[in-house]
Amino acid sequence: MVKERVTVIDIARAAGVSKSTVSLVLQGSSLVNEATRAKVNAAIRDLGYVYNRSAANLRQAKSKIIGIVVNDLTNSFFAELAVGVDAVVQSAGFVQFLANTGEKIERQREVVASMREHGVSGLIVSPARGTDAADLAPLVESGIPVVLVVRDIAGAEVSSLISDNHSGAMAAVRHLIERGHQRIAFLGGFPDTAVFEARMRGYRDALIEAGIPVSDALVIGSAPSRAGGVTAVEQAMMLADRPTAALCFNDAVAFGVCDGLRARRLEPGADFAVIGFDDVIEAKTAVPALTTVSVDPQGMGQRAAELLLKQIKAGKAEPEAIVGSVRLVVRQSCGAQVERKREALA
Amino acid sequence: MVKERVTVIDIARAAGVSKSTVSLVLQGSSLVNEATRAKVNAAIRDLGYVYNRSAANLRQAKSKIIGIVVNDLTNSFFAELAVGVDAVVQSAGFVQFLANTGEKIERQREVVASMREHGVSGLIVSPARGTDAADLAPLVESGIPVVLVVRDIAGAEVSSLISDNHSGAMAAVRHLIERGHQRIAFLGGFPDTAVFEARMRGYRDALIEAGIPVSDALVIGSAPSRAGGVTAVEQAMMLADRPTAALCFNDAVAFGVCDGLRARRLEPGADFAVIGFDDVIEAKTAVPALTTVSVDPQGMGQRAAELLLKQIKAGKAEPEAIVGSVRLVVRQSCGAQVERKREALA
DNA sequence: TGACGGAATTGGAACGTTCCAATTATGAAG
DNA sequence: CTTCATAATTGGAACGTTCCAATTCCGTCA
Repeated sequence: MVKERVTVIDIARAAGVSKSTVSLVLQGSSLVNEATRAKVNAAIRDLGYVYNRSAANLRQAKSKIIGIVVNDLTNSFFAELAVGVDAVVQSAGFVQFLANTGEKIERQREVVASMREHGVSGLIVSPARGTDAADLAPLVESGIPVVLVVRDIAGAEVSSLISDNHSGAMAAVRHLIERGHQRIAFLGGFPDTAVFEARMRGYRDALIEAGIPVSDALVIGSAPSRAGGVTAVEQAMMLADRPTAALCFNDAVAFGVCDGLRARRLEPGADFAVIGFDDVIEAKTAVPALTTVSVDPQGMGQRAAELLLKQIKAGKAEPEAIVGSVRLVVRQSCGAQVERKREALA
Repeated sequence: MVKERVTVIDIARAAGVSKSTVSLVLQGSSLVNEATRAKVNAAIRDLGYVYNRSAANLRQAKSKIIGIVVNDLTNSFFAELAVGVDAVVQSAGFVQFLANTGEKIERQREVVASMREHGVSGLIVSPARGTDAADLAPLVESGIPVVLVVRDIAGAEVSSLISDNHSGAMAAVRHLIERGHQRIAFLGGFPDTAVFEARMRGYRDALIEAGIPVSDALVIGSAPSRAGGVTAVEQAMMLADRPTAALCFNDAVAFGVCDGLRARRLEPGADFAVIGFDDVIEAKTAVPALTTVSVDPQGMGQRAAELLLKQIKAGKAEPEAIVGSVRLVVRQSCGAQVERKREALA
């Protein structure tokens, strides 16, 4: 059962040419005669040849692998991000090496090291919570192109692609204010992250802009998950002066908030306005459909991949920091009655 | 910026030993003297050496990579499966190569080929819809260990790990019957898949066992997604003789069914009983908490990985077909009032 | 006929590791 | 002071590819 490995030399022998010619065929070179190419390809098929990338990498030192490291694969935001990356990476003839750190710095160190050992030619990283510039230093010094997504890291000399969290949050809160809300909460997320910080500042700035007093009691952190949303809204409803609306840290939290509201017999969208952040794929089909700040995770993955490929091609250009624009998608969960039918037909 | 590559020879020179000794240190051999080992390790740190796995693979022909191929990463069932695999694979010193096929056979062919080229020493595959034994033949003939998960493929000579879909579905439907339901629907899923087939047969067999007539009108396929669940339940509610309960193809569909019910002002759990399949992580925290047949995706990933590692170690044993047991987890969505508090505290 | 030039092909040296067989150092036993 | 076993180290060949420089082939032109 265990076959002898078929090499380029076996192919050469079978096709009656030299190994160099076979190599040329493998690389699709135009230098080789059509008839010869056909003979070689036939031999490749007949013998069941499998290209050995390790050998090739060894010689040419530029693999066709790009790595992507995410901090929480069970969060569908990151799964979609990975799918977006995969789409463009694939069509550029690269293959994707995906690893999940589960927010653990130590694990992140390991997977990044492992990817370097495998010779990835670029890396897309959504850093684990608490990653600092020093953690990334050995990686960036090695000169391999890196693109940070979702979370930027101060002082790291690499390109980054994050979304405009501040203005997205402002837009959402402005919308709630326009609809007459005054007691607006900010629910969910770990307060020690840059993303939380930016979204929360946007929330505050919108309140200040409208002359509404900001209250720390209305900012309630939690795990950035559905379960976290449930506990955050429970806590919010314990307050003496309850909020009537909330901007949530992300969509997962927002779904949890809806769940928590229902558990208290409050109907999200009717009795309490909720807005999410990210626009994951379920946001549109949930009932009520979730009003959310659209970050378009797949699109973000695509852009990150394009940026990385550009850098790989250019052989490391200046780091660029792109902040992707973001837009409020108004659906039902914030109390708007609009567009029900149009969305349903889409 | 672009550094010269540091090799084992540079280390050897710096530490005043031969490259063979460095290699021994790298492999943690007990043959090398403590003092020498320390010197070598110091040199490795100082020079910023990065191990080159391509070169190692070339020589020893057994990589530390295992591949995992899933058909839909945006479905959190598969994301969790991958996380489970990662956990055990990692602690065995392997690294995981994850690819998403998006249910496309052609793409699956490509990623499997690419993984072989990279010399993976084993493969866990959740096959794309419509994969048949012939698609897998070249892979299994190559002698590399393969474990099929979630979906089995008739005639493929490989190990598989699937869940007991038939008895899970029966248990769920029996439960609905015990609660007095007679008009029970089976909602969602693509009818041309083996998993659909098994779950649907379980559904029918439970009805037959109870002497309830089975009606084809009550079996309504759809995409196995949240959106699919919405459309399936809409269709079900158009029937002259409406169902009062449903077993859903999977949890995603079940969530969609809940959404669709609410859109018609029906409360899942109170006005209509719904049961899902899989027990994804959100099932517990959703409101109402989803009654579902627990498949434990992470656990499944772990077992698949253990099975694969065993085969890799053994150098390809007989294929085994494991069907994992499955249990009904009763929560709120099927109308049970039980255990509300206990789950909430957990 | 000989020289020329482009197209096609080729041999051999790399790439960075591992592994084998061989060598040298280190003590202990005679 | 030899002899031996054991521990530690080592040189060189191999792994399967790519790439360079060199070579052969073949038709065309003077």
